[in-house]
Amino acid sequence: MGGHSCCHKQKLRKGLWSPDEDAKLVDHITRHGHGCWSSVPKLAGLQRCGKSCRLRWINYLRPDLKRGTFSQKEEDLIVHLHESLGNKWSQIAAGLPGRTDNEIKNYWNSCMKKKLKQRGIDPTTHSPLDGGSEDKQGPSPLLPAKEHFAEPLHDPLWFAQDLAPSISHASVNAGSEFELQSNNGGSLFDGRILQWTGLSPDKAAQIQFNGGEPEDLKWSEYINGSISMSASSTF
DNA sequence: AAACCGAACAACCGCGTCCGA
DNA sequence: CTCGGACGCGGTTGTTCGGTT
Repeated sequence: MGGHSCCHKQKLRKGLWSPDEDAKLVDHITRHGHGCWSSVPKLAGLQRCGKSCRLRWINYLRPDLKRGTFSQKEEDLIVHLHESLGNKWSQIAAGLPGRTDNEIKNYWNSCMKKKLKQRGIDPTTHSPLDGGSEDKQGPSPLLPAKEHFAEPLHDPLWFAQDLAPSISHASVNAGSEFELQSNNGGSLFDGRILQWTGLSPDKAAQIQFNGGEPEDLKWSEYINGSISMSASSTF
């Protein structure tokens, strides 16, 4: 009730945006940029408050938005980022170019929470639900047990496993910095360097991925816990 | 064909933070 | 140091749409 504090002075429109309003906002911003949001509605000829204009632009009208349904890779990334960041939607969105925090938040609340519950995972804590009776599939059998890791929330190989089909190679240098390269040549996680500690020295080289499988380190060994390591990142 | 219901999406609201006067 | 405006974030509500009865 009451609306935004910035809307008190005038009768301003609320609710869904019309195509005409969208066109005015896009035209103004593409010509002049948004500058000070509070002055945008007046300059663009809109009966809206600046806050509403900002939201509409960021979540819907920006030209770099991807839109459309989330891919499996994006879903996996959201799950892992949510596990480590919690409900920091803007930070999660920063890891998914073309997606907005609002879009991810909505998708999480309306869809992904349910999916995780069906897989027997608590969407808040990311730990197995009590009893685990509703779906015998449970968490993916491929996922390594959490207790194998000193810092499971940031484990790069755990990320890598879900994303494996899209990974061309991972590199680990002498300082245990870990980076994943995707098949399209880009660096996953916006080029952020991940720390991978506890890896035996002879593995501290470059791991080539072939069809989603690392060639010199078998996932099975890793998953079974015969290779022990801990990992953390510099997010 | 109409009513109902749930999922998905769009937008609003309140609050915290930042920054300049 | 304090105050107020602008901005950004996360939670919540409202609306639309498609499927089912």
